Amino acid sequence: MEEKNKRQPPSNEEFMPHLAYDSVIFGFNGKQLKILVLEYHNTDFFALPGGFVKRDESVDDAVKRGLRERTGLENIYLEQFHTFGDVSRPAPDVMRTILMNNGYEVKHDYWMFDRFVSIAYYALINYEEVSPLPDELSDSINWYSLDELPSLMMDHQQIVDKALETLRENLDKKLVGMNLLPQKFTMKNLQKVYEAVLGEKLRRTSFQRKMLSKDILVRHEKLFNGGAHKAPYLYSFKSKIVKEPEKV
Amino acid sequence: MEEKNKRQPPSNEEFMPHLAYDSVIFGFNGKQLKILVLEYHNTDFFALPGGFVKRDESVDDAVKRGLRERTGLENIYLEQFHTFGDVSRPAPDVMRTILMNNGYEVKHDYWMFDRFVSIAYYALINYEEVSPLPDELSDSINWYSLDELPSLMMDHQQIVDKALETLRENLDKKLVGMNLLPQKFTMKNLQKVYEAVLGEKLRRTSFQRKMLSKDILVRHEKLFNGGAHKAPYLYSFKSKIVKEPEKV
DNA sequence: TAGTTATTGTCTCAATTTGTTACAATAATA
DNA sequence: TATTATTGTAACAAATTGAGACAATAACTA
Repeated sequence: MEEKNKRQPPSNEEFMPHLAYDSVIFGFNGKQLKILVLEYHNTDFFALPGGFVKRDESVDDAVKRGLRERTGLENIYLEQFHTFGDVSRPAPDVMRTILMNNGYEVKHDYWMFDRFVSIAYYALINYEEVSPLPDELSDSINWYSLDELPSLMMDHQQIVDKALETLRENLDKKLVGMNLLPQKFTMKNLQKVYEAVLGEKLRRTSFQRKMLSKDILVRHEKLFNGGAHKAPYLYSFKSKIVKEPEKV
Repeated sequence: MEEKNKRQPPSNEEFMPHLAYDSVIFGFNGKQLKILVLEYHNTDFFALPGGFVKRDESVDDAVKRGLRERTGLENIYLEQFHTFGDVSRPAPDVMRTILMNNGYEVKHDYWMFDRFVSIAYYALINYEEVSPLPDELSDSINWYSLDELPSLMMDHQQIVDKALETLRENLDKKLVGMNLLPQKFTMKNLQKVYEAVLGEKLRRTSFQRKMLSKDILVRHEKLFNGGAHKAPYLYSFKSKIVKEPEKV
């Protein structure tokens, strides 16, 4: 490639050393659960959107900042699920390749080559409302189905696995559907979310009865979607009573 | 007090800056759930057992090391449950008091006065097998019932609350009883553990039926404990099939 | 306009799980 | 041998969940 201007990378005066976050951003396209994966410039490295924590910023806020920059969304449902602290995590060679291929001039002992502990969060966003933006270091940021993920760098596949595991455990108690669907949705839409998260088919009648008995849904007008059949009702979540743990 | 020799505190070359752990160590005395709380020398500061992570050590291993030093136990059930990363966490004045009252000579910019993110774990240990040892900085380390905790420093009460919340959620799926009881126990012992964790009374017959139907217990000989009544069976967990997530 | 089709909402009954009560078995003691 | 407290399990009721049936109904077709 041609010579680029050598740029100065971020100084570690702004950020906490050894501390990073990674985010598993879930979206739902109506059929499948997907996550956002980015690809670094001029490398074959696929990674989760992550970043560093500023010295005067809480970890939660750092993650929110990263999500805002990449999705444009302000109010994102966020859940911290695990912190990855193995000594085998650091991959200075990977980091060096990424920075060098982005035209940065980095010293041998640059802070990003140190060991990092990563605090991992998952986010739930409305797939339709967002057009993800690649950051400065990335070529692209795209939705991938969980069963068609590219090979992810470092321990990011492990992070995805743990995120999905936690999402499944939280499915009933955290009203996951609310954050993956548009405000109004049919019972079938909601069932598809459950099926995508759990990875299994559910029985229609039992699911409907269970959801209606929970007293969390409000029924609205019918949706005439052009199908040659009875029109389904639209529902929304009886929100605002709900616990919203990690909103901006 | 009399003058002490000024000692040199640990250097930050050994440890990762800004990174700490705290542990909520649960034990069960047959009636109540208790946790270990330590008191620093010459202060009124009560705190959870915590520590720092060495540069060549995983976070898990750092926690295990701290537990080994304080309890003498090697194989401790450990579960990471949350990372606390608020900017309001750091309390340099508290840290300074602790170190100064321990006779350490510390500079104004000593690393322990920086901001710390704390990775929190809970541990389950067999109350009877352990005689906790205070560490170098502490006067004492003692068992406290959850409803009789002293006022804890910094955000440690919040950490305890979250630990208990997570323990409750994990009660059924992680075989908590196994790690809080001696190897052999009666059904009543097990029920007491459940009641202590959940903070509510359970119905004897339903509990017994539920536990026996799970296929996780092995029945042994009867326990003749001198009571003027039918002797209960002893049980142990059908272990080794069980997922053991965080053993040393 | 009446019949066709696919889907929806709800009902019913069966199967399973859980709540509750009852009761016989049994160690130690009087 | 009777008494007492507790244990293990059975029995029945209540609640929840599984599975199938069926009427209602949009849009389309004849």
